[in-house]
Amino acid sequence: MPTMTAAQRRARDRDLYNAYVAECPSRQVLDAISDKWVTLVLNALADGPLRYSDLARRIAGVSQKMLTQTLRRLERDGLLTRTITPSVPVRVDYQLTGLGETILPVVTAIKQWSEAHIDAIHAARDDYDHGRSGGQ
Amino acid sequence: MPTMTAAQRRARDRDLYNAYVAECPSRQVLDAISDKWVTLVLNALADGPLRYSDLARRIAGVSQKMLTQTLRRLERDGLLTRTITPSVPVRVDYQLTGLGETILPVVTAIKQWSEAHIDAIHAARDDYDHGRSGGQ
DNA sequence: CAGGATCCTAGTCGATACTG
DNA sequence: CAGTATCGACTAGGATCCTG
Repeated sequence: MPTMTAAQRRARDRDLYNAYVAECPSRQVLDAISDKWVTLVLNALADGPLRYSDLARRIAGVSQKMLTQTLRRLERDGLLTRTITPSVPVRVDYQLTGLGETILPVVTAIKQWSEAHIDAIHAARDDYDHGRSGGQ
Repeated sequence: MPTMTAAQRRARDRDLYNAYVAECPSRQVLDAISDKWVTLVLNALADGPLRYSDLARRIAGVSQKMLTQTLRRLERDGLLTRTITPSVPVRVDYQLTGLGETILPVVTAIKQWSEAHIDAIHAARDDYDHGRSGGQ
């Protein structure tokens, strides 16, 4: 017996919807690569394998928490490998897998679209911001 | 004399870096389309223009706050247009612009890569999760 | 050198209530 | 119908300290 009306209905709809969305491969991948640091790490490793500290230096502003977290996620997704060399000071190398390399074109596609249309976006924003009428 | 050493140095480095990153077109676009609702709105409007309430119904689980926020952002970026018809109950139509339509292939590219490799990712995750040796 | 554990802040998102 | 405004829950992310 439903005390619920619109509110709970929407809540349930949302749950169902989220479940559906969570299944969607595009969403999952989008979640994966949309991360701020993921693309940066991917690009950094595009040139070849790097050590942890090299990555940290290369990406500069990243906290080690985020770097480690990002690397772990990418490793988990099979996009890169983590190789530990138990030398005196431990050495860890990260490198893209074959799968990891196949995603580079996608990132490139995004980059190309971006570079092609970013000015249009900026223009649109500019136009939108100090908007219409007679403002200056 | 500066009390700061490594800490503040890194903070400044990060600021500089963030400023640089903020300039990057790819980053900006990635930020724009990586949003949970953006792709959904984009896809919903791919079929043609829709009214606000239609969008709300179509996307189902979205709160009107998020929907409005997403629509405003996309309008600001020039990806869609907002047309107000001052009828008795106000009517507002949203529709993709030419620019908005050009980004659909990019989303499609992501979707295709996703569908092609999502099983590999799942396998990698599965492999990574109950991980190593012979454990299960 | 590489990273785990903690604490804490700032931005995100949803629910609710109200407006034109 | 199509929003705006506000509040509170949640969480991502950064700083710091500590370990193997």
